[in-house]
Amino acid sequence: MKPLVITGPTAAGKSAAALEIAEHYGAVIVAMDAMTVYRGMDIGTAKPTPAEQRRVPHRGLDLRDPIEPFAAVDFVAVAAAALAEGGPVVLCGGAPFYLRAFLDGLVPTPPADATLRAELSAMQDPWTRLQEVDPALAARLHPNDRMRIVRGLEVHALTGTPLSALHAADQPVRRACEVVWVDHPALTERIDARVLGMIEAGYVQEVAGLLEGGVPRDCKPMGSLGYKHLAAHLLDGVAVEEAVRLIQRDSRQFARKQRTFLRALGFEAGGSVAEAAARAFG
RNA sequence: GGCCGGGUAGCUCAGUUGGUAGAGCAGGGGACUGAAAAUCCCCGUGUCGGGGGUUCAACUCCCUCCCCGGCCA
Repeated sequence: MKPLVITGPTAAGKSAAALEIAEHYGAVIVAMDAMTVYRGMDIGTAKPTPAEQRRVPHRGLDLRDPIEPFAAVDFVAVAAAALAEGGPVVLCGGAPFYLRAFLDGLVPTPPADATLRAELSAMQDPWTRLQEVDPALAARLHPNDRMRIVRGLEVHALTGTPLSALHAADQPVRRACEVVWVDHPALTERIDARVLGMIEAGYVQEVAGLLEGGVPRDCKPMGSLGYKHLAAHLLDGVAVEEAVRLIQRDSRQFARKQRTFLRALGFEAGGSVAEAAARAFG
């Protein structure tokens, strides 16, 4: 028995497919998503509803408060724990980076060090510094890609070894599993409609509640697509219509990036979820 | 009907003292090894409203027609 992965761009219909197949096989669904792990962020993350969670047991939901860190490794751990339960597992979500981490593993490196990061991020030209400590990594990173540059610097500072050397020593073996890329020809329309549906369902109120409850505007999930636009509406006077327009636009761009990443991982859209499930669960 | 503005990339517009055009946004492609709904890179040929004219050369000047605004009748 192999895990079944249902992935694809946002709003393609992954969750519905996962629910149906998981129910049929008595499987557990692991949310392969960077945002549904946050408590209180339900509508905007299209988190499975309580009713859906009653239908099929889920893993990886509501694990953190918005200010707490959660990274790809943590997702891999959640997935591993679900697999260890022994039953059929469906990984469902549109986070290709998480999928890659699950499939190929991550090179063991020290976790993020907030203080160090803040320090490194403040440098005027971190790329030049990276050239000194890890020229190989600097060579493949654009000088403007500060996040990765800072990560490289951080790993070097913490371990004394260049990140690129750790990567070079890594020989990933892809984990055996069935992957289905669910997509939809009219994705744009689906995205637009879904955003409108979220607004009707109380998206604005959800964000207002989080903000009033003390969730800082600059924490990671609050800076994500949708939440940041609604925060701008609530706090900066941006019109709702404009915020909605931006959420729809950014969702389209996000979907495009998801597809690009999935392609880079070697997958292609299409394929039958039912057949993949049959292969995975025998 | 008259006068004044406009009609240039999917959208908003810039522009060439005449040498066949370029920005933003949208859109597309790519990268991605503990922030990933994040971060970063790359991609702009279009009857310059139609038709005439002047010119070696017109998107640019002239005439005319059409369309969209505004003002006046």
